[in-house]
Amino acid sequence: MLDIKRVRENPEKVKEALEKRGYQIDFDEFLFLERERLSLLRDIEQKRAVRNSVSQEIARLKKENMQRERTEALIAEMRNLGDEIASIEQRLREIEERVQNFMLLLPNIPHQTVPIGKDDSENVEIRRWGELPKFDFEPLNHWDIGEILGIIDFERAGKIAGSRFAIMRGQGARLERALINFMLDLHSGKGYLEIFPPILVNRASMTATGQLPKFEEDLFRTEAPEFYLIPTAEVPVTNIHREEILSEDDLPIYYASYTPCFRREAGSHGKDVRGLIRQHQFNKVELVKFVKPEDSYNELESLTRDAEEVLQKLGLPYRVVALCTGDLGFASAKTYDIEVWLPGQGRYREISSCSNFEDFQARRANIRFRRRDKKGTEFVHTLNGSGLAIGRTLVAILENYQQKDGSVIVPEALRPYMGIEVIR
RNA sequence: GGAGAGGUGGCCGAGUGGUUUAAGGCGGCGGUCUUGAAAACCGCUGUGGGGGAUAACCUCACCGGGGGUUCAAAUCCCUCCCUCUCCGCCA
Repeated sequence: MLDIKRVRENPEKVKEALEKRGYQIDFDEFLFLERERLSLLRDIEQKRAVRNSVSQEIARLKKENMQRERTEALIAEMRNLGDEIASIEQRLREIEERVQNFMLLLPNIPHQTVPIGKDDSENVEIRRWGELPKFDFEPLNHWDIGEILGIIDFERAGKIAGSRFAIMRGQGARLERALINFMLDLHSGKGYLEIFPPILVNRASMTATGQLPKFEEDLFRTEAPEFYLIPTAEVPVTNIHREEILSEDDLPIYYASYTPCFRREAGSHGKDVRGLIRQHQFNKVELVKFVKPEDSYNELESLTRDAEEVLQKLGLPYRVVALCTGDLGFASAKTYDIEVWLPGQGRYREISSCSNFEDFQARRANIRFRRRDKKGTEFVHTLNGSGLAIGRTLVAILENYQQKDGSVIVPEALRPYMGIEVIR
């Protein structure tokens, strides 16, 4: 959420910033409601102040048991004032709710360094790493490799669950598990505390990180009791510190968390219908940071490097792309996508998304910190990035390390986890 | 699922309708004393909103969440959430 004071005092600047994202937002109604809200607030506070002091007066009179008539008159007066206050409260509640709803639907303001653009075609490549593999045969798609090796079964997964599900079997299942362990070990060795959180969460948690109220249709939900299945570990892990005031000495906080993730993929019919790229259920190791505001852009760079290191250790070529304003996620102020090379598709595909949310999530989640030498509190900055998506990493390994005979070489870094050098 | 107990400020803990707009303690900060430290003593000590010049200061709200009764609610009522104990069931 944006700072409401900032929005009502600089609506033109906010409007302009959000237009770069492609949002056309009408602030007139909001500004009107906000003026009304503040005027009602002043009115009601003044009336409550009167009631407070008169009530004390009544208490005093009753105790002394004097001036009974005057006491009765005051009580009657306060009864009327109470009715007035109640009716103002009613109007105030309605207006506050509308103002709140408006604020919850405003996306974050892009950082100055974010390239201006309308969609993903205008994202800017920052750097490349690794050499693209050369094949003396036509490289296969991972779903063909998976079928040949008998390590991925899409057809039976369709029977037991539906489309966009997969069964990993044998060395496929082993590879999935190896990647999770490899990544967690790597990150926890670099100062990230390992977390295994709930993967069903409540509505408040989803609202705090920005999935709700705007993206309800992307989420799986249970009812009675109502829970949401997490679309990323970002949700439960960021919410660890919801409604907390941290001390400056606690920061920065780094967490690494493996979880399954669940996405409805509504509106992506016909996209990536084959293979592991787009599944309703997938595994991911997520990195989450809570940092001081002045550090957050350096922290975004190091977070991205930490995610890149996974690909480097696996020997998978990739590039880093800065998302342009039009492609930026709802809650993000700046995002780098890491895209891995997939020979089967002959293109780079997103495997990690590293974002700085600044105080956008912290404000929704009410995560603050206190500086040692200053009074009051400030919102922390939150960041997160995949480090990495397990399924897509597995895809990249199958496609980049495939050999003519259909076997797949296990990257050296994974051999301790796999116990073999080649999947055949 | 059944029965019971409870949720108060950074922490502990009192408080069943009106000098409690939260006692007391611990912790923390400042001071006195001291060569220094400790002890002792004195003072201060939350969050958010509104007003005011982003000052002093004034004011409203906040005792798990929400709603209600009342001139007045931490205190009474309703409802939801959570924690703990015992029983049952269970990976």
